Amino acid sequence: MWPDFLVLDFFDEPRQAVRMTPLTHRSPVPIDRCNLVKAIDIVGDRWTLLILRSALFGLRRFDDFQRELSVPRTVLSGRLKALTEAGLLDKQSYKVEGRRPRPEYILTPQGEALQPILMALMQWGDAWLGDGPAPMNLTQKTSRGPVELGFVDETGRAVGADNVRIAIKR
Amino acid sequence: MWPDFLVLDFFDEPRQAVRMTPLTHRSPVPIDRCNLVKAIDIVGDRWTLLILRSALFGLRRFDDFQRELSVPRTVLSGRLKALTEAGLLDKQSYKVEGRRPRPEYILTPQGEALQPILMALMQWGDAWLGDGPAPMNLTQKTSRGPVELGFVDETGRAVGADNVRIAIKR
DNA sequence: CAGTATCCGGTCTGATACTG
DNA sequence: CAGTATCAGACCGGATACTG
Repeated sequence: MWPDFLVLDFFDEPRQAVRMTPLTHRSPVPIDRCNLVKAIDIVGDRWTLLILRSALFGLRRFDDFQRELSVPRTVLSGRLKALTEAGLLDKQSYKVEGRRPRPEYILTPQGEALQPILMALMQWGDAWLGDGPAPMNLTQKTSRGPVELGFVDETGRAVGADNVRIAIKR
Repeated sequence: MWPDFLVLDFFDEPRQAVRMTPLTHRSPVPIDRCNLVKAIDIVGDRWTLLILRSALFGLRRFDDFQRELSVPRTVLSGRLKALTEAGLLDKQSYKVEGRRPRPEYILTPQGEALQPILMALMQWGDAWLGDGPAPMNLTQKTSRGPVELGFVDETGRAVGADNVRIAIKR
């Protein structure tokens, strides 16, 4: 599929009590060509992530973000602008009749595509940071059974992290 | 399963050209009880995420992180300490015979559990930020087919984001 | 409402140097 | 190697005020 590539396993079997990630002195992909690094440059910021969380929960308006997050207005203004320029939010106008139009910030498909990632981070928080039962659970609409984030193959079947391999183009 | 809960859908059907996340003025879970917020407080930082990326790729030593990331040594020192205290890294010693022991920072299970999340963020970057083909692909060890992150139900089958519902304990 | 303007004290950053 | 020390400057948080 990729004619010339380097293969790398994240986790070797069997796993040990001491973690077994093989020691290396540099990452297989240089930082300036890594799209994970570019993603971190956009969303790797506390306020940005909190704003995206609220946006995924349906918040759209400046003062709603400001009230919920207690973020300084100057900071909020800057982050919304950055997220809009990066293409994760779209600044639109809503018009209630009789009043002048107001702006609102709507997630673009690019922004919505972060939803599984933030939900996975929430589940990570539930598992490792939570005290007591998780305040929120993900379920399937149809079956009502629990749902989690995981790796999936082409056929729609779950794949364990131990069975995932990284192929790097050279 | 949860006796008294509020149900909320992320995405309604049918989807429109204009995004359809329903407007709300506050998130269903208050910020001070949300484990996603706690997770963001730990990993929602540029240098922290970059360090975790390198750690997942097998880096363990102070100067390796410093060289790869060009992070100021004071900052690196602080972040490694914070990550260790938060339980994502474990500071251990390695001893090459004849030399004195050196510290290294190894991912704990809690830190390794972030792997799918960072890989998903990489795929998001590949999809929305990348120029040219992705430098790295995730494949299944056995079948060699492509793998991505998604919702999975109890039986190990993929579930579309449209079919996921949030249940909030009250 | 949805911002921009301003100010101020504090932390973070980045650069450089120094030490066991 | 693996840090700590130091320092100037940027950025942040919080408050307050002002505007369309």
